[in-house]
Amino acid sequence: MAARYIEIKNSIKDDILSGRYQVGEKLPSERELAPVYGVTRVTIQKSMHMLEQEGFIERIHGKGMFVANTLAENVYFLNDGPSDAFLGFSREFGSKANITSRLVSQQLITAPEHIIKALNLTRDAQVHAIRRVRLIDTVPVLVEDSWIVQAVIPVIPASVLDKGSLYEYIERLTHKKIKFYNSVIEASLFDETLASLLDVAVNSPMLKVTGTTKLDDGSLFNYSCSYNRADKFRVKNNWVGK
Amino acid sequence: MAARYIEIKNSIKDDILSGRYQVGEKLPSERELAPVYGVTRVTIQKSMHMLEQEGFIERIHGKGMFVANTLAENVYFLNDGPSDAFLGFSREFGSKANITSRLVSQQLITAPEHIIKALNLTRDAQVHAIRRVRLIDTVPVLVEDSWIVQAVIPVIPASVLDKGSLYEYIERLTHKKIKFYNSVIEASLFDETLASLLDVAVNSPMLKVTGTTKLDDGSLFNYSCSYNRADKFRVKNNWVGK
DNA sequence: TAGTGGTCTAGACCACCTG
DNA sequence: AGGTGGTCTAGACCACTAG
Repeated sequence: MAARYIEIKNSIKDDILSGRYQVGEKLPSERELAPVYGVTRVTIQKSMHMLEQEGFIERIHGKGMFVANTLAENVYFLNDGPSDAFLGFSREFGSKANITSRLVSQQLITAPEHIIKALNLTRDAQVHAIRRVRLIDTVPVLVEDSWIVQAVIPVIPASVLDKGSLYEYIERLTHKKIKFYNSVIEASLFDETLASLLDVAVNSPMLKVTGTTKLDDGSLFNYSCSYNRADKFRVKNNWVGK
Repeated sequence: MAARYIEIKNSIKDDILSGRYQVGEKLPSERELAPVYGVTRVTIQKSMHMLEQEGFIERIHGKGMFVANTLAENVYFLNDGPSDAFLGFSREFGSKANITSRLVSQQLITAPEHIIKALNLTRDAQVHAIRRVRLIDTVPVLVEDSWIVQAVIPVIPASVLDKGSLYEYIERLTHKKIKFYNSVIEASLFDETLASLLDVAVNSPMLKVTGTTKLDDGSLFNYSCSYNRADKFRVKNNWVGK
């Protein structure tokens, strides 16, 4: 049972995506929307601020709220999609494109130095080291490396890695929500290994996203690094001034 | 006069940056902080949610709020810094490094097709086309192209472009706040022209940020594109799950 | 002046975590 | 059980925009 303001946000987002509100159209005011949904203005405001941050509407003080003109191109936005956060590839794009995975390698290893540091592990901690290729409509678009702490997730079936969502598996297994994807975005180039996995030229541009994931009890359990084809992926920003 | 929750956010951020709160330390609870600042819990919550999104603290339901371990490296974060938004280079980094600018070119031209489209201009609109190189401690790190609508900003003194902050000039001139920097991040490669301006190798990796800027009355007035050395810049993300 | 979003209060109940 | 953050109410005043 999601919070009311999430439900309202999604309801209005659907109204926008389905065209019931046209681009540029003025939305009803907060004071009009509140009684429609049976909540107070503060709750409506929380919904609308989220919609603004997600880029669907624009709020202008003294004028009102307006449907933003959302750009539609032939690229994918890493932080777009139906969910409320950036929590993994399958979950983001599963609904709008035909996503498949190919498991490249899976090993249980002693955590390497940079993983120990990133996840605050002890020196002999064991981690699942996983490399997968993700494809959209049979076209390989990114490589994702994951290092998952074995103490938290004992086993990971290959079937999950080969087509399912790793994050959904983990949430089902632990009965906890995945909470953080505190990540860093940078640009780099594809080396020989990665380029061959994606069938692109060596030294072609890459959008690299690294980050850690926690369960909602605060336990760090995953460090991941995704190597995305720069011609396929962008990141949308909605840093709102003020 | 900033809003109270902004003041409180900055006050606590200062406490973190100055080390009065140690990394990992538990912060006072919302119910403790509220009377300290003479506000209600809702106001404290707004401050703390901002601090969370900016990556300074972590909130854990039922446990408390904790100072996040902020990574310090030899790179700059495009969305780091003291301000509340990503509103231009000078403003972000001016306080922590020696920033200079070099004006490469400035012309008043008829808006090219992609600018007309991005800014919803009429076909014969005039724009200032500006290219600047930015340097940190005399090292060139990025090229920024700006297209600014002449109807909104009639003249732009070369002195502003050569060392001042263009955005501050515009806010002073218009007596309005700059409101949106709705941007898109992608990876690309430096071509000959840009590489020579930054003294890097052709085809070295680039973090490209494009976006538009509005005044707070909603008027689009600027399209900009910055070409950032990938070895110098990252973008921090704080997509918080839930 | 009327309507809009922006901020804030005082209080309530819920969900979660720890002892 | 007691403390924490998460959500929500009902109402107020302010700042901004428009006719």
